[in-house]
Amino acid sequence: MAREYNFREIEQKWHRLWVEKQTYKVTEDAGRRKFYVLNMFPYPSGAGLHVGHPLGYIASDIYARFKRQQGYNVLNPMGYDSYGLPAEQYAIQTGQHPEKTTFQNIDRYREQLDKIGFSFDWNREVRTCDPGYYHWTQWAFQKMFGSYFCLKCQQAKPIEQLIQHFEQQGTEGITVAQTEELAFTAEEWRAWDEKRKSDVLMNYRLAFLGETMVNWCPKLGTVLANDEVVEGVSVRGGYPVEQKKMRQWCLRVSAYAQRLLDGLETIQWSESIKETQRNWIGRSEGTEVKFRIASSDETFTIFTTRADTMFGVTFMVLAPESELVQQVTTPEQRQQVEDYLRYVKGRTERERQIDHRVTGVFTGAYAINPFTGEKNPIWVSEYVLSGYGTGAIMAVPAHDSRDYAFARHFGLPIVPLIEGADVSEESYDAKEGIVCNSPAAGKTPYCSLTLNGLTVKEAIAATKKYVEENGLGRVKVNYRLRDAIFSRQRYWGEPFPVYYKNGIPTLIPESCLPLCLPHVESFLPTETGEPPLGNAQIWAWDEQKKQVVDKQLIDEENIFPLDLYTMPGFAGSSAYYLRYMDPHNETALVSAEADKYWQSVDLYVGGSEHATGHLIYSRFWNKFLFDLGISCREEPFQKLVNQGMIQGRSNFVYRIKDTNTFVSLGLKENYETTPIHVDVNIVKNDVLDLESFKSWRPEYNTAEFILEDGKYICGWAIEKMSKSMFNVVNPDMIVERYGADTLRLYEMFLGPVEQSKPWDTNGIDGCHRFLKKFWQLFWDKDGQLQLTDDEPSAESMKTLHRLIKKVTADIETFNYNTSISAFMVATNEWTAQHCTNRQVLSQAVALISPFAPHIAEELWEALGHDTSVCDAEWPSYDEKYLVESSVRLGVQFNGKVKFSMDFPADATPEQMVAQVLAADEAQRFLQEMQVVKTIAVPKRIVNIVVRP
RNA sequence: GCCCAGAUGGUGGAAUUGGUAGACACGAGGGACUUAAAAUCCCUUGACCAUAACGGUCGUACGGGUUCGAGUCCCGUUCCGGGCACCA
Repeated sequence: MAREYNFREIEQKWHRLWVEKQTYKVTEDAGRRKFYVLNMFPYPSGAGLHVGHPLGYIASDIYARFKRQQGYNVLNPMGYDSYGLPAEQYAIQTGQHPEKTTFQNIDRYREQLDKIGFSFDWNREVRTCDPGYYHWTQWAFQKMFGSYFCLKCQQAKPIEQLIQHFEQQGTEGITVAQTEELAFTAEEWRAWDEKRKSDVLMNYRLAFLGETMVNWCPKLGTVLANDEVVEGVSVRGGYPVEQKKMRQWCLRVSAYAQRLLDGLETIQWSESIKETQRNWIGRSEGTEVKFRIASSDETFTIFTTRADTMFGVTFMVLAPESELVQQVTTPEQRQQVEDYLRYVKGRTERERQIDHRVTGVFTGAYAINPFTGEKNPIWVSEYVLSGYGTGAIMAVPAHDSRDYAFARHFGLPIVPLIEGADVSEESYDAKEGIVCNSPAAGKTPYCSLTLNGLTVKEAIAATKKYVEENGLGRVKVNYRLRDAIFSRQRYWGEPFPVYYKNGIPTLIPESCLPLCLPHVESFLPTETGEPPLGNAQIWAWDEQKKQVVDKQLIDEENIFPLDLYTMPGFAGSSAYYLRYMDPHNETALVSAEADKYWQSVDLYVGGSEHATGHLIYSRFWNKFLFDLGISCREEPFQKLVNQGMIQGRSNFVYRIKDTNTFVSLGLKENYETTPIHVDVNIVKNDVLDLESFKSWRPEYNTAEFILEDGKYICGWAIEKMSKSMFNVVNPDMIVERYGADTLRLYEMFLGPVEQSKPWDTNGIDGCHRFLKKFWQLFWDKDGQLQLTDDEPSAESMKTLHRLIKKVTADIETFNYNTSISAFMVATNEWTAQHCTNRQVLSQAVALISPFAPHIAEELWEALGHDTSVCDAEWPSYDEKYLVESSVRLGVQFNGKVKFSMDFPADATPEQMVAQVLAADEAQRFLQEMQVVKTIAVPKRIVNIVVRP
């Protein structure tokens, strides 16, 4: 009896042995080089895994196993991002408590993951909802609360240092990240009470309470961060989001804008994702210029990147939310302005984004252009945003399309400043050309500057210099990156380790962390924003006893209310890679030793949808911990690979209108039909299984079919993989039918890891067949190992070394699909060569081990090894097996291949050309031709250019 | 509007980075084995023309260019995907 490839038996056996032998347990080992591979950990959603989810895990597992075989000490951990909206929404939808659903879902995920044969070290598993884990999320928050950011040294510092500065000098001489620019003296500071001081410090802390406009989502009952809102609706659920002013915890991410930008130059991420982050950070170099309000001593500041256009300003515009609006509006215009502000307030964020209508109102006030002395009317318009720059602009309609539209609409003057710019139809926005129309030097008493004849770039530089030298303003860099709103009016998240002592937010002592999430029966969010934690009875802080107590005691001495908000999903996922280094440490997030050994993630694999969320927050968080001296590397993820999405391939049947008859794809044009999604699992190669279809749903019991060639052919389309399209393929089902090794191989064979591609189960047979063929290399007809120890044949060695070279190079570049093709070719060659050589086939097993670990273990054991194949040394190749004794070259005349010739492998181009020209076939061509030129490319081609 | 990435058979995708386009796999067609099915194996499979056999022409979204030679490099166009977007 031939020995069959019994994948079920093999895979079960090795899953058991890997657990028993702790094969994938990792410990720090100073004697070995480390390598840290990480996947973005999953949200354990209720739907379980479909075949798209493990794609990245398989890719990184292959890399991890490869590195391990190369002798690295590889950290390849896994865990669960189990706090936050997705987990909670699932709980709400199923009407169960998130505590319950989260753990159920985690178990289900684990069960599915275990079937695929990953080399995860589960001893290091982390869960963000575990108090032992969120201890350190809360701890980091407290550290941020206790820090400010020094802009001069570009570093976070303890807030005590800033307080000391205030005590001595007030705000004099500080250059720090802050919400708004405050100015006070040491005397003023010292005179303030604790509450006032606390409020002022919020202007500087890296984690602070801020009264800001937030994205409020009534349906989700919580505020959302900017990256959680797209086009005015929530990313989760697609519910409307409105702007609301609320007092919220925020993280001063913007302080790190420049470092976040600079760091991108030091890491190996795809250009597109770096570009996305650059856009999101939105650095913009410009100038702030002060304008005086006419007949007043008040001034206000605008921000512009086009300082060269100072002479083209014809009006000013304020954002409707700007406090200046109230200050400058004249009594005559007040009514109109009030009406306008009411109109703006009534517009939702979504309306504002979609509908860019030109609206605005004159305030009645004028601003004096410091360069010309001209009086420019001050308008209010919704096209100026309050949250960017200073919330006020100078309008240069000739060179800004938005100002142009506004000027046209309200009949304001347009003054062009660039030679040859025609602004009769549209503005000239390009930052190029020669500046004109600025007054000659000394022409106005206001300004000695002339820009005429300069390029735009030169003019900007000259104006900046002038502004600074004359105290008219300053050079300023603005960033679009906003501070992150850090609180959620939700239940399922980390509580803030903060209580309110006489209204002053106060940290609970570090030694009392973690502050555990209390159980509440009613965890549902409310549309009004009442936090569910308000339902917790035992939720007050006893300062004396240092513990959580019943909130009814709040009026007593030393007992204060605790914060009722929870942290957002990204809190727990921002530093989890550090925790994996030292997951059981109870005294620190990560010990200095563990951090020093593992450093940072060498290879991070995950979806590009986190570009402006997790991947920004994590970098911010790590930079902060770096400033604290906790993390030894400034960037957390050195190389990032973004796996593509696996799309679904849906199938359709075509029902003839008003009947229960279905017509095959090729004949559907003859009828009026409705396409209906049909479960892809009852379709094979687009042929419908009629019996399964009838029993799929009761209404199809009596279905009738119009077939072509006796078959029902379904239509198909590539769509998102989702339950509603019946195109979800479950990995468990594939593992059951073909085995985990086949699944792993096929997921990689589908195409490049970084590319999105549709899943089509039909192709999987090819990979399964390959594994069977590979298996059969080892066994004879009687099921005995058929290996020989003789000298391997030259051709089998050539096959082997070509394979080693190809696979080694491919793994490094994540081209797993071509590696697998190479395996298929090599296996066919060995079969044809009747290769049974132990030396050759042992190395083949070592090579295939990262891709198909179960079959590799089984064969490795059969070969007589008593160690796991995952510690088998990665084979190296020797070029000597790859050299060809002769080279067959195509010979071209005028670029067309005419014949081919064999040359010795070491022939020089000159020798080849000489030999070709001497050949009979060449002679025939050349009789009536003249050789113009000959080109020989070694090992490729000889080309001879001729003419009659 | 700006920025990034891409377009190759019926399908997923290869192509040594400027050197015989279509590797490998699926699907399809034909054949072998079998009572039959499954499994396995062999042949054909970019398009068109042609043949007993050979052979030829076209072909990597489209139009130009550089080159002895272009899927690959340059310029322009179209289409698809992604990011940013009244950001001054």
